[in-house]
Amino acid sequence: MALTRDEVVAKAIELLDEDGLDALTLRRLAKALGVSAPTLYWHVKDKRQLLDQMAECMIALQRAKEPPLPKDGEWKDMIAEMFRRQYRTLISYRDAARVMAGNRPTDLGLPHIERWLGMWTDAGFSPGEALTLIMSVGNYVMGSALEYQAEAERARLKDSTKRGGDRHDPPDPALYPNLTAAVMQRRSGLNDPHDAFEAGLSLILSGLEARRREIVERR
Amino acid sequence: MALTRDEVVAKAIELLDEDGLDALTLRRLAKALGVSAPTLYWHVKDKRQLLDQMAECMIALQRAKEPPLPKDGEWKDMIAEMFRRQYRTLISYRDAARVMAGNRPTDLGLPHIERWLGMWTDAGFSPGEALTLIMSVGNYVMGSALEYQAEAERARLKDSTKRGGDRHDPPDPALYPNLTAAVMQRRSGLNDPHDAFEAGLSLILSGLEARRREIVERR
DNA sequence: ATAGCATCTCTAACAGTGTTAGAGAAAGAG
DNA sequence: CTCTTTCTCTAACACTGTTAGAGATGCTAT
Repeated sequence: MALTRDEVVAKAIELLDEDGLDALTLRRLAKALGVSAPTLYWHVKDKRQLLDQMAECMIALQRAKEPPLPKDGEWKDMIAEMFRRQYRTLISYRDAARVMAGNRPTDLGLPHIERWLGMWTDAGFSPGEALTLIMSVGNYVMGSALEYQAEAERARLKDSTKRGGDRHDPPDPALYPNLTAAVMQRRSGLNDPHDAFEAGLSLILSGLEARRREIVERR
Repeated sequence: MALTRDEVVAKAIELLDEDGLDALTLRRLAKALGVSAPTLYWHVKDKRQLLDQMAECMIALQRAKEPPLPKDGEWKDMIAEMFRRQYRTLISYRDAARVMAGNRPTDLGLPHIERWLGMWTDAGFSPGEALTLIMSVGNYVMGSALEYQAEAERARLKDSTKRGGDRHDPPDPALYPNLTAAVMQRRSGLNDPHDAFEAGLSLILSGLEARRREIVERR
């Protein structure tokens, strides 16, 4: 039975999740499929295109996992949930954020964007401002996901070389009083790695709320 | 006269700015310096280390260009200005954001962070929350810079192949009413590419202001 | 001056990458 | 049973970062 492009993409995602993006090479992928490297070029034009397909597929898989949004929710909750889902998608597989960051914008997400814009206009935002803010906050989500996964990779590296040990040697309290206070304070809390994302998101949501109030009062 | 590491780094930055990160190869850099490729390995341990040095140097260069911050400013203005400077640094050279994103955190920025934390604690934030928010908003800045430069690269590519032409064919107004309205609306304004950054930033600042009010009222 | 030594640069090569050319199997259609 | 489309192969190219190890170069001390 012949190899399918979907199989190639699926195996690529599997390999990505196991060994990371840097280890995802065409020869390795071919070997994992029991096939020779140039064979992949019949199913896929480029490595870039393969990564695009992978991104698309990962988005679809993640979307299938999430329950449908309640249509009658409060606007703030819905928008927050949308951004959280976007974030979860970006970190749903190892190095997925890097894959999707390099992804050029496709026309495939248009229906999704259209629906999303609807939420914003229902909340009172103009389509133009909504689009700007969606992309802008999207940059926040992407940046957070990239940083989270970059940190995960760094941890993996340190973990494989020197077991245990020097995770961020504490700074000199005399030279850096604020910094030491900060890391002490953060170490006492359990410090979920997604705290930073939620902190920034609630900032943004609060700003969004203020902006909306400004809009609805001005008419 | 012998080659210096600083010369290597400087030339690398020059090459980066001219041809982009993907074209910055050790052999090319060596040729630009009139030297052979392995020679670079005497001055620099890795390519990764070279990129780190480049990042550090670009930060220093940009910092030298900016006037010193007024010490008695309003907290909100100062924090906003700091983030804008961070953003400007990230886009001060072609692909600089990508270089600095891959950069592992060095202990060299500690004094800078310490001073910055001072601004936040002066404004009323606790050191722990300040650090979290600095990193979180930092992710926003990085995401915005990455996206801006990625778009610039895409434009460069399209520009070199097909002169003029298809910049984002407008969507079908029947299928996507919100989207069409949005792009129409944004096309009428002059649409500075940094608008999105400023929009998101003002959102964040507004959220920051609300959060601060919450803090100072609770004592 | 000359020997020694650290500094700097070279050529040759390795293992790996994405990618192309073009020769062949496999399999369904007439 | 041939023809043609579909799929896979081997061989190779032009790159990449990186290492080994042989030479220049120039300062320093005898």
